[in-house]
Amino acid sequence: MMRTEQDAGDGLSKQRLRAWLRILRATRLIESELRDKLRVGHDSTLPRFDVLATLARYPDGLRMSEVSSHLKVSNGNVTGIVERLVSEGLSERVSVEGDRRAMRVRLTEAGKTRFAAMAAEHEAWVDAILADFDADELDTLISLLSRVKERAKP
Amino acid sequence: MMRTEQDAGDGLSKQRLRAWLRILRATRLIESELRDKLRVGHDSTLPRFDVLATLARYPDGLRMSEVSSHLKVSNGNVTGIVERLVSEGLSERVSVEGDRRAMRVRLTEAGKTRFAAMAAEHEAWVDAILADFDADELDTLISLLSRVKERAKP
DNA sequence: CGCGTAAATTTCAAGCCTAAAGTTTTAGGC
DNA sequence: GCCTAAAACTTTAGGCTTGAAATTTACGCG
Repeated sequence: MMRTEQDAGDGLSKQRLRAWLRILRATRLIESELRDKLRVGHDSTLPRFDVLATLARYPDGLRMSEVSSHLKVSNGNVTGIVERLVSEGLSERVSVEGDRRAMRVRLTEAGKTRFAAMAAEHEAWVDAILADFDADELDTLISLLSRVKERAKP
Repeated sequence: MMRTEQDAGDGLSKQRLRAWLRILRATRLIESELRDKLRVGHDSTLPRFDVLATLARYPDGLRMSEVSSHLKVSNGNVTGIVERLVSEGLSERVSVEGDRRAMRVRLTEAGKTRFAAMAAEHEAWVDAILADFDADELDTLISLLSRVKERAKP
């Protein structure tokens, strides 16, 4: 019986590669659209939005390191983004009682207001981009992608 | 009858948002691992690898603008990356006969050799990261994600 | 107490990335 | 043959991102 590409031992490996490239492409497309809309509609950026969204979920604020671990980005990165948010008046740093190394970041009132406006539109944009996916398909997608886990470093 | 979150009109919208966040998280995880391995094992980066991979598929080379449209990144971006690849001796620019505006980029022999080594490992890394997905699941993932399309700008 | 180590963050250098503006060359219309 | 518009790139300014080094503070242990 003939051995097709599909059932060949490394056909699966190639297919995993294709899957990864698809994931990557979907991300690029969606990010690019969201970035455009944030820039045009709110004079803002995706990284700033991501940080605002994280802070919005924690009214008491978060430590710098908590923000970076939530977003899976580096520490130094968050420093810069928060700096810009502070200079825009959207977030503020407060020192942590009892640990003078740490900083807690939280939204200002202006930040909450601004984020609320952005978030509503953001949800609508994503809704439109993924409009032709129904609930079942979304479930499938979510449960499959949830199985992509962080791997321990050797 | 009670209206649950799932069938509520905006439950679907929230679910699309969750799906997008999952896609994003999966991408970040995979990119982060691949970046690490490329840096440690080949002293290179993901963007460079992406460009090399694109060039590798076209023995005669590609125009700058073709590279950027393949990778869905901006024109100016490619200029910089190719510049570094050229300075590393992995790619070269040749002028296009009959159009003095255009440039064709292609791999050098060193570039081909270097890429071949990277590509084999890269495929193995991705294979390992997505190891617990079988062919059916990968098919599902690929076909779902393929439906995320570029949307016309207003 | 004093010392070494770990933790929280910032700083730094290098690279990636985009949008917008600028350069050079080509192509089409009159 | 010009003139204008478009095309192919590059340049630039600003921001994002990382990994590594530096700083400051906390903590455990002898």
